[in-house]
Amino acid sequence: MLNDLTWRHEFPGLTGLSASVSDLLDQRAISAKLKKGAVIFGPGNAAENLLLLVSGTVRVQQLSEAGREIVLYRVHGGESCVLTTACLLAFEDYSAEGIAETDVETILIPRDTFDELMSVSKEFRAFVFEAYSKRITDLFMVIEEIAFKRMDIRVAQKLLELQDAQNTLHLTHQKLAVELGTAREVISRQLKEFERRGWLSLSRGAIELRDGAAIKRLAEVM
Amino acid sequence: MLNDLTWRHEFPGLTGLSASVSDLLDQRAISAKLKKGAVIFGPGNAAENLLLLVSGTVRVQQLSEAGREIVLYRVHGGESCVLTTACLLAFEDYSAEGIAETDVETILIPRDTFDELMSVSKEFRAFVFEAYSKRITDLFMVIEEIAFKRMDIRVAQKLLELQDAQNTLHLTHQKLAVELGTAREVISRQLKEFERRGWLSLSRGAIELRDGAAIKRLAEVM
DNA sequence: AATGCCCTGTGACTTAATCACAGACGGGCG
DNA sequence: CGCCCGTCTGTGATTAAGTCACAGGGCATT
Repeated sequence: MLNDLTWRHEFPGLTGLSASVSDLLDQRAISAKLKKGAVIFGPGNAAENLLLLVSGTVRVQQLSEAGREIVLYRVHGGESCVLTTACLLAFEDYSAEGIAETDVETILIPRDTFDELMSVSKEFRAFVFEAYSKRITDLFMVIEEIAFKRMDIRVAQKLLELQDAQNTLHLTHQKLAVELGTAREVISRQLKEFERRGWLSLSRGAIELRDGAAIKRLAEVM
Repeated sequence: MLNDLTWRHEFPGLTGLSASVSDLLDQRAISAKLKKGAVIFGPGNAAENLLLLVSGTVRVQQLSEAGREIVLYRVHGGESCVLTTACLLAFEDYSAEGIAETDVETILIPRDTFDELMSVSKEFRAFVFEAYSKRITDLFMVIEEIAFKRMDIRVAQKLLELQDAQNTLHLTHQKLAVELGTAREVISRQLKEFERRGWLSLSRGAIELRDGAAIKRLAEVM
């Protein structure tokens, strides 16, 4: 049983639950903290719980047999890792894996409790389907971008998306390549070209954006 | 109310329903037939019903703003168009559209009835999540193929997948390009190369496979 | 200071996408 | 029947992206 109930504030979709449903959640939900780098689910080990992310970020990525990877989407605090529920209830393994990108605080809802909540609470059903809707829309966007968008534009968008408060990205070209499902050399060359234009400066393991406006102009060409 | 209940045989996932749930379904489900080419859902008109496909095929495809398209997956007889339920319950529009590829017979389950079934029947919930699981796995495969697979292999796979009983495909190069999310010229050149190798013969609007074994060998390279 | 492992840069080549256009086919119509 | 027109197909030229191979640099560890 959970004593610290502050986590509920992070999930607006769960605020309208009736008292009895809310109690059920409190009694059965399990709080857990995971370290950065932890593999939350992956090929071979099917998820046993619905995972609600209170804080931190989980990266969900796809591995190909050839050893290449692509980032599908991220789950942030206040969101749920809902696509795993489909496999959770249908017993089918995904080929995707979820990795804690930071230390994360999570709430785990066991399979049986999840099923019970789906049964008794209209609000909970709405919460789950809304989360599904968002994820599936994300996947559609990934497909569209890979299939139709130019690489320079995708790189520019990703730089803006992943920059921190100091307009800097602390990652290797290889990591950025995985974000976009492409090869490291493609990214290295693209970044070098941006550097030539004075849009950013490169150093080992870091990319510092210097002309965010220019990058944004390219990113918004579509 | 439905009188012809033979459609239920097409959905093994729905056979274990209790009598009361089964009655609910019979009373509220609506039977409908649609002509080939009908747009079942699309940007702007959100689906109001869960759609179960009794017979025929529905093609679900994504449109980009630039006017390009890619086929995401197909729904066949005995399957449900379940991804629309997420938007159905979350009120979010998809950018994808569903098109009847043949004349289709469908069963429509209204939004309220869907929600009620999700509440009262564990079996129905399992049916829905299993369908989700399959679709999401399909989407993951699409992403993997676009991002990592060689075009010649993807063309070979698609030819095998779409051939009819006479080892023939009645479609234009443009249509095949949309299947794979690429440009028509790429397909034309690839098919020409296959023709040079004697694997198939081309004519206006049709592709006749002549050496399925050779095509299969290429398709299975991975 | 030497070692070894990542990370980055880059040339050379292949594959795929884009642009531009010509010509072939086929259905409909005068 | 023969012509017209829209659609479909083929192909060259060019650019973008992915692959392969390898060199050299930074950094931590010893």
